[in-house]
Amino acid sequence: MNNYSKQREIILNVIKDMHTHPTAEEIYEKVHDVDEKISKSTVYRNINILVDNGKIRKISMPSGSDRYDYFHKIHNHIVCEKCGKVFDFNFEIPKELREVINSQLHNKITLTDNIKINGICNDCMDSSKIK
Amino acid sequence: MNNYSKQREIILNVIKDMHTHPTAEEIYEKVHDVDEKISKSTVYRNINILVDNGKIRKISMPSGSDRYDYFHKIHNHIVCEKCGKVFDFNFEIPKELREVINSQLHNKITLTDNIKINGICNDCMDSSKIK
DNA sequence: ATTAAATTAGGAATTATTCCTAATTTTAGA
DNA sequence: TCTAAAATTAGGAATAATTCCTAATTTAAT
Repeated sequence: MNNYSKQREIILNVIKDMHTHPTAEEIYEKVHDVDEKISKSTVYRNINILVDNGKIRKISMPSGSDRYDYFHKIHNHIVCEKCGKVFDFNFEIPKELREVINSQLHNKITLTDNIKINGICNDCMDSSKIK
Repeated sequence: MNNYSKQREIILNVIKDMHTHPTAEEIYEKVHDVDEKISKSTVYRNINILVDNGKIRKISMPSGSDRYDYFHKIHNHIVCEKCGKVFDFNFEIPKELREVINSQLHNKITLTDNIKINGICNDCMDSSKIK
């Protein structure tokens, strides 16, 4: 199979169990709890492999470390532009939007059902009002 | 007004004239052509200020440096997950999607009309077939 | 079993970005 | 216009996240 090292299996399972959109560092900490021999470079390397294999998704952040997410089911992310908090939402790109995009881009790209929408969360909205 | 330093004005104009989704480094290089006295820290600092002011947008990249874009008109981005190429497309979040999101998130976040959709561009798709 | 390929730990190196400081520029008010 | 306060700058040091390097080990394939 694809995950033939003990380390990779542990790393994948840790990510599978975390529902908090963890950073690589946070994943490393959990992995370390399971097996303290696993090095940080192994965690980073395997995270990248798992992203390439489509087992997990990377959420690029406007600032700070990127976050990762096990692909439990189709869902997408909304990220607060100010604090980076990540929210899940369920939405599949509808045919019409897919067609709009394909015609605008002359079919130059194949969508991967991975959408990130930005916003400003209520907490950040409130604190900017105070200023 | 908001842009009261000569440097910030030059930086904004440089970004305005670039239609290539440049990195901070690429912006710095152009700025340096205009005025070689402007330092890299000034470019980075002002890029962040311009993003905060909503004059330009940051496009968080899956790998490599983030990219920036002058906000000429409402548009959004599709990013190739493999090579990072950025494509523009014109699309405003339709009411229905906005409502779906708001109800799912219990109005916890205000959308900022800034969407990133991932995909795999034809070049990367072709080269992965060869493998 | 044997060999080749893949993976690992650990730490060094890299890269992008932010931070620091003293000097300069800009702004706002009298 | 003059002056004081606030904002900004250049330049380089510091930071933080991630990737790279290497020899040793593990896994896979025959």
